[in-house]
Amino acid sequence: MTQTHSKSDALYVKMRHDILTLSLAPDSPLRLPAMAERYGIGATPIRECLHRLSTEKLVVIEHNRGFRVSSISLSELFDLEHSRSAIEGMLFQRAVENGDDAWEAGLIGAYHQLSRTHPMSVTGTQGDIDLWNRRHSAFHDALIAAAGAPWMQHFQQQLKDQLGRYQLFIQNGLRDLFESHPENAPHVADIYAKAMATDPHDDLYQVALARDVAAARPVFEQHVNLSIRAFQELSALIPAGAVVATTLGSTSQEARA
Amino acid sequence: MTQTHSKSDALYVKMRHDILTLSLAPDSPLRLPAMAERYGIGATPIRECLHRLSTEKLVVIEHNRGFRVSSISLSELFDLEHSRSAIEGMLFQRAVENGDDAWEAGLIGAYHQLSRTHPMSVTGTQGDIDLWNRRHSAFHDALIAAAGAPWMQHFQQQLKDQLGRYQLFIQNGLRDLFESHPENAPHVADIYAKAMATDPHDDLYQVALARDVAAARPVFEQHVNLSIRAFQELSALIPAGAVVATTLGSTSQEARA
DNA sequence: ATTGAATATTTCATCGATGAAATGTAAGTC
DNA sequence: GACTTACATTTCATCGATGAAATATTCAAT
Repeated sequence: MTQTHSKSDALYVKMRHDILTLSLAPDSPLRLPAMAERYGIGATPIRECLHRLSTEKLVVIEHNRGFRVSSISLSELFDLEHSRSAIEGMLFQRAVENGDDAWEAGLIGAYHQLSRTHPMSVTGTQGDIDLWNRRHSAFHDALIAAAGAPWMQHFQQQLKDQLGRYQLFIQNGLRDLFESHPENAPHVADIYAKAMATDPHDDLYQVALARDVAAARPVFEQHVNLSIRAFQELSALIPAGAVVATTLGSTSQEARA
Repeated sequence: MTQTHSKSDALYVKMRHDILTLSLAPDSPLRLPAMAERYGIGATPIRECLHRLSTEKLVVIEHNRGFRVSSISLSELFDLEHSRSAIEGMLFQRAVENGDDAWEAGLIGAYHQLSRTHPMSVTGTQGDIDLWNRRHSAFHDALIAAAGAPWMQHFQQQLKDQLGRYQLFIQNGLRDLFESHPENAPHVADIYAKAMATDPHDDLYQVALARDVAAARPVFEQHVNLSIRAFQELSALIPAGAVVATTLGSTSQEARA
């Protein structure tokens, strides 16, 4: 009973989660015996699961050489952000157009929770960061909940998941950097915090409740541009482009080490 | 040598093609023994392949009840068209912005081929229809070839493939209808032909070569709206909504018969 | 000591087999 | 004759085994 998921479905969810939370690091090889061991199941279901994830671009297959977690790159980060800007912006506009009372209610609740959460800071505890990530994600979900358009929602979900992986990766990278080079901390933290502050979300919230259809898309795109610009600053202003370059550029080498 | 594809990859391509060309009909069950027989391979690779296709929404999995080809519906058709309008429109705009000489050259070639192809008519021979479908597809690919944005291109490709299946299905349905109810033929053919004529593609072509960035998106969306309106007319004007309803609505029943 | 060839080991891709779940069929009861 | 129950068949999900490909290791020769 209550067992609508197969064991194989549970595996899929778990493994996907492990990739998105970096428990399985980018670019790391996924050997069948090791995976079978890790998840306590045979190699056949593991294989099927990996094939599923490969069509989501979370895993790559090399013939006769097995599977590995998809690597990450700065260029893909920007591509993902730009795509999200376009797709989520369009969904936001449609939600503002079509949203009903239930949508408004959900949005008000999500906003309330986000605004009462300590503004995101990379110097916070892991628990604080996770909480903020969750509520931030919930707020964005609430924004577009009334948009309909199942296929666009599907794409948006994929982008959001992919970007979540990058965001975690960057948060971890920054935290590591603070330990090794504390002198950069204030400036970097400032850039990051500015993009993640409450104010920009405030703008979205106002547009949504005012039902300002015309403003929806531009304001949303402006919101995403804030993140994009923050990443650009991080990769440009830091000595030798250390932060993002180290964090993102040299993944392949590091993973092998 | 020359064998960069695994046997499993070839299987994936073949099976995907069979679904998109309706050789495997919507909603029809995909039994492992039958599939293994059909493709001359064991059940294990078949399974892996079906899992891949399931994350593309071309196949659905029911636990302990196997796999089947995804069904089609009128509402999904409209959802796909609207999504395509948004995504491909945005890519078109970016291509007009960024396109270089090679892009222009490819576009000119594709347009030339399309314009010399007999305008699409459901009453044509199968060869004519296939040729037009191919060139039409190539023209649209050429339009957005210079847009960059890999993730958006990826999504666009998925939408295009899904819509190709619907288009084939509708073409087949209309042809069947002509045989059973010839009196509807002229009107229906007219609606369909209008949406698929050369003129609307002419507009896109002009905008592209004139590098009219501002016009790109609206003109493209207008272009897709033509198709959408054609389908709406077909489903509304025909007695008892026969065409599209018969064609799309009752798939499940037919497939079982 | 480094290179290169031969060998051993690992890991993959595919297969066939097995138990479990679901479906279809036949018999027996009211 | 319709409905339930028991049985047989089909089909799935998972496993372990096998041959092939790739990687790692050994050892000899320069």
